[in-house]
Amino acid sequence: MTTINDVAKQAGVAPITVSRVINNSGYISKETRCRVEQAISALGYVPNALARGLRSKRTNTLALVMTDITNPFFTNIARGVEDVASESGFSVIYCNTDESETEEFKYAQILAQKKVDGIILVPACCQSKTVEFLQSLDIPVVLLDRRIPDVQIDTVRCDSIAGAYELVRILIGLGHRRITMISGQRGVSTAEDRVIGYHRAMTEAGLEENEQVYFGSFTQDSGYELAQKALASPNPPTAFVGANNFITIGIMKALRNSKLRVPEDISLVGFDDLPLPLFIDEPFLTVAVQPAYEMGKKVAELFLNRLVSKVSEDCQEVILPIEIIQRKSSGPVKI
Amino acid sequence: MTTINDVAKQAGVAPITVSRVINNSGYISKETRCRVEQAISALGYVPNALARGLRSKRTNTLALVMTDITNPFFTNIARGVEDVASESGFSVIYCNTDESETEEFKYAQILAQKKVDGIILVPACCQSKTVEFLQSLDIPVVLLDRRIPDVQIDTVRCDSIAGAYELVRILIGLGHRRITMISGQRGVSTAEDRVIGYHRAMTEAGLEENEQVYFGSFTQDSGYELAQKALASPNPPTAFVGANNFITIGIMKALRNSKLRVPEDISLVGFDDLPLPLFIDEPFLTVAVQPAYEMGKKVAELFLNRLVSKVSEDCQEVILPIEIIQRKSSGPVKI
DNA sequence: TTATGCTATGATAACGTTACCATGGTAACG
DNA sequence: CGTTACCATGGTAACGTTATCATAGCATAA
Repeated sequence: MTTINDVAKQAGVAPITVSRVINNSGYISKETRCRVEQAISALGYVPNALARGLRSKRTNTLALVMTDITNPFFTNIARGVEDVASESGFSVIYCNTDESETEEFKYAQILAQKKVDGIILVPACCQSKTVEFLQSLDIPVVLLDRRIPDVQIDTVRCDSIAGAYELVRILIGLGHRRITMISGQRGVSTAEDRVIGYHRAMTEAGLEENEQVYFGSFTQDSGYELAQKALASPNPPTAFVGANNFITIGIMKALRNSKLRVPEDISLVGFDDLPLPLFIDEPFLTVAVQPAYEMGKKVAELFLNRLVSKVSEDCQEVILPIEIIQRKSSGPVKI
Repeated sequence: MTTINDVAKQAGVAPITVSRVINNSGYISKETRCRVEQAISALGYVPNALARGLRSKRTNTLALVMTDITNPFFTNIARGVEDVASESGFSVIYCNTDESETEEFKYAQILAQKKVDGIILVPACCQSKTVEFLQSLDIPVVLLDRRIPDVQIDTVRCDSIAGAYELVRILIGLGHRRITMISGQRGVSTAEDRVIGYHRAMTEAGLEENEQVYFGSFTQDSGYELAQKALASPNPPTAFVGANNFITIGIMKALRNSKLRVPEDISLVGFDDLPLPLFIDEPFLTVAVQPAYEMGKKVAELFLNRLVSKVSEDCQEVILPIEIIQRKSSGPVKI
């Protein structure tokens, strides 16, 4: 394998000079740079990132730890992160925890070993074990999409409470009274907050007694099952709110199963858009859309600024706006 | 930061002994191991993977370079790869090339620098530049999903020709004569092979004259546009074949646009399933399904075996079976 | 008894790079 | 003409780990 020494010999300079050329640091005369560059391409030299990182204590690598890599919401975030990071010469490692705290901690350990420069974390639960572990090792972490209580940490997310509130307001405005909320895992801030927003809207309209909330997980299957349960309850809802895109699809499945037409027989709204044309008359779902790509960009920018400037100002909580898109899936209540 | 030396001091042993404990190598007495383990957890020691890799020339890391991380087909593959790899103590780095040869080469360089132990590559095109670059650096590579001509290299893929042939046979069996194939990028083996399979079935049935083939890219937009074009042609088809899931969705969109009902007015079949309930009557599409998860597992197994045994036997080409699932989207031709 | 093999541990050096400090030349300034 | 500042380059050591070789005790075999 060719090393920096081989290149140095070939170019008739010291290894450190080659290093300067590669890193664009220090002073280098034009001719020397040229000779070195020729030697590099002649020998097909590829710098060893392990040695570089070991010595310099920087790897130019970020990690993005997310809970579900199959959800377009997160892959869009990933795109945003990557675009910003690669512009600054950082590469990104993607990790998928499948909403498991254990997996999350396993990745934290691996990433700590690999000495990534920082970690963007979508926490799988509300516990701070992972964050504390990383912070104890002085590895910068920022949270994305979800809060964790009682931890000093930068966070980029959307206002789930407001988003859910708006969605439910729309339904109430259409005359719905029995509205069922199907949410994600208990303890996950987005799942909890969206229920809070729901609760707020219901209370405000004097509908506390009609509240029906299910916690499950952010998956199609969970949404399906809980919707089935809700439909089988003594006083079934006239409208559903899904706490994310997969749950909403699960609900949709359940509605079809029961031969309920949307929006004629029942209304359905949810969080997060899907890039696929799901139904005959697309676009169809009334949704609260989080700006996933921008979230990714924003969190990467914030993070890289922190890494570069090293100023440890107070923690920031960046809250991006949610857009409500009203489409056909929400209609007036059936009398 | 705590190093192996700190641990060694704390435990009253030599650093190399700590190394043996961590790596489960060599001989260690029970008491020593115990003392070392206590020291490790007391100090919160995390091994430095950079130093390890630098010295040992192994990073226990694979890279999976794919062309579209937003496609469930590839994320399922990723799951398979990850499951097998992590069982063997390997971690996986995911890279997304967006079908761009330039991006692919950029990643190859980064991964070479990072000294990953091997790369699983879904090539963005039929050129062998990336592969040759990696092989020249002695970095093991295997191809996944797509072939590249004239290169000695392990490959795991499905028989696209046969899959497309079967799909078209179904349509012909239903009485269709004017069948349009909408494929992906020219030069990508899956795009080409699926056209070959189509061509074979058409020829066999004496329908060469009715052949209509479009090359584009494996995206929804491309599928949509080309389907529009096909529908606007003088003799529009009675059935479409989409060369992957996104193309098929794009075609579906175009059909809706033209108020064509599937399968009453026109038939639609395609490659690769989608995990989402796309239409009112799910499951709906007649498809040729590639076993994505198994492909990922298989390629990881093959690869890890190669890495461990180091035997450089002849290259293997593993071809996994495609399953044809006949559903509602293919119907008899309208008279 | 000596030889052999297994167990348990350690000393030393090396992996490939860059941080840090040093050196010398040349131009500009007062 | 001495001082200062900038430009260009290099020497040395260190980052944290493990490969390699060495040592020594002890049990078993010949």
